[in-house]
Amino acid sequence: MTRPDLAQKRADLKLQIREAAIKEFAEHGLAGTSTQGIADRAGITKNKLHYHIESKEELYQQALDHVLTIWAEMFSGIDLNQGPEIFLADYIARKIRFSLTHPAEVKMFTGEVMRGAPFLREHWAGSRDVTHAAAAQIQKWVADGSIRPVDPMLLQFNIWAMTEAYAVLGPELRFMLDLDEGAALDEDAICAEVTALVVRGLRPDRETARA
Amino acid sequence: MTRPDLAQKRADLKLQIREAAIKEFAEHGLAGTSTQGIADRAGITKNKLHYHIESKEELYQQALDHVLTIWAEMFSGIDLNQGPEIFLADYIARKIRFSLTHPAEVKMFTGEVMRGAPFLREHWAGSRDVTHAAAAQIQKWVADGSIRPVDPMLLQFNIWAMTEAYAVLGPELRFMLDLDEGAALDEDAICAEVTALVVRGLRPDRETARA
DNA sequence: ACATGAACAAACCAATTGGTTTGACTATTC
DNA sequence: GAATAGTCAAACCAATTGGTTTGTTCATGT
Repeated sequence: MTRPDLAQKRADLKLQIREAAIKEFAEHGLAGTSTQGIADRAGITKNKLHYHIESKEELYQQALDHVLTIWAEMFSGIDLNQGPEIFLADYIARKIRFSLTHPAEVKMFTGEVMRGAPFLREHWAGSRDVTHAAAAQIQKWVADGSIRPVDPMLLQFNIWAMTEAYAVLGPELRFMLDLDEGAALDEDAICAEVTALVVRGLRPDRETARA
Repeated sequence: MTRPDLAQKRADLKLQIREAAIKEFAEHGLAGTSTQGIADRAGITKNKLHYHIESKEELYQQALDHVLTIWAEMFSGIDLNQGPEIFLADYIARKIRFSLTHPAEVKMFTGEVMRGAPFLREHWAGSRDVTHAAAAQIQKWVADGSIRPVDPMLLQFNIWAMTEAYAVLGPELRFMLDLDEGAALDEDAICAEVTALVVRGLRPDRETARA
């Protein structure tokens, strides 16, 4: 009989709690979520939950941090120094994959933003830098004629909107497509559509020859 | 001294309550919103609120109905029998205008969808028909070569995603643009960007001449 | 003048909230 | 084998929840 390894067991429980918390927070927000609900979802008692966490707010903060962390990991190793087409296709594919594999995480994030991001603002300083760096790169592409002139911030925002919507508005899309609630969406088809829309939407007016 | 007209006063109060409710529900969802919070936001006591509504759920349902109604009104008189470019520009402009002028309404809707749309599903039967009708029209445009081949459902979904995001993710965009919380976004610029992305993203590969 | 019904405030209700205390049990350490 | 630290269930806590009851005020129709 394998020894469950105490530290491992505790880590497992923590993960279990966090997963349950993310799902509850995604559905009901911070205010609407009860610790009882999280405990139920995690399959433990409320007392046990409160023994392992400090407070509901703390758990919310931690869960949010975790979401941002794994979200960021999804983009490690992406290469900005490519042509816009390859980069955008890669970026969009990763964003969509994340939305489809981690819908609760994206929903929790979106809920936070919708409420004015009271717990998120501190984390956003870094994101803003990244976003502005990306904007600069986009400007370069505009300057060298590889894409048409665009507002680089709004372009990024539009891409976020489309890719994240496959998590946030998933129920609506599934309904329109006559799929049932848990049904998987066609990742390849979605990636193809979004990528095509963006890449073609950015083509310069006249295909000026690139060296 | 003008007579406030009793019926008018009551209608005013009802509107006041509904507006407060929409904002609260948008921020905290159904579960997370307290009737006390709605009352506070409306500037009345909780007792007074409960005198004028039947229950929190009922108020939620009514508010949701109202959102769908005024949203639908926003699209009255739109003409599908035009070329794709004109129609899409018009459609996108209306959607974005609604998101910018009614952010709380869009947020409330999005929150509902995010939770799996438990209160919305009945209303969606009609929307699905509209969506499929629009899909048919898009297919026609594809067939006559005025736009490239696309998945008509995913195209619509992507447009919803982008336009509604200007309400839902408004706080994020404002932060990235260094605007403060209440600041107005540039509607014309946004319309131009989104429309350009979509219209150009749908151009056929070779500009086959249209009669 | 008087009855009627709408509008509302004060007080109250059971249930649920996030969270704590107590005390038992269990595995590890010395 | 005793002390210790970790784990957790039962009971409990004050505060808040959605909602009701009670009684009062006030405009209106007769």
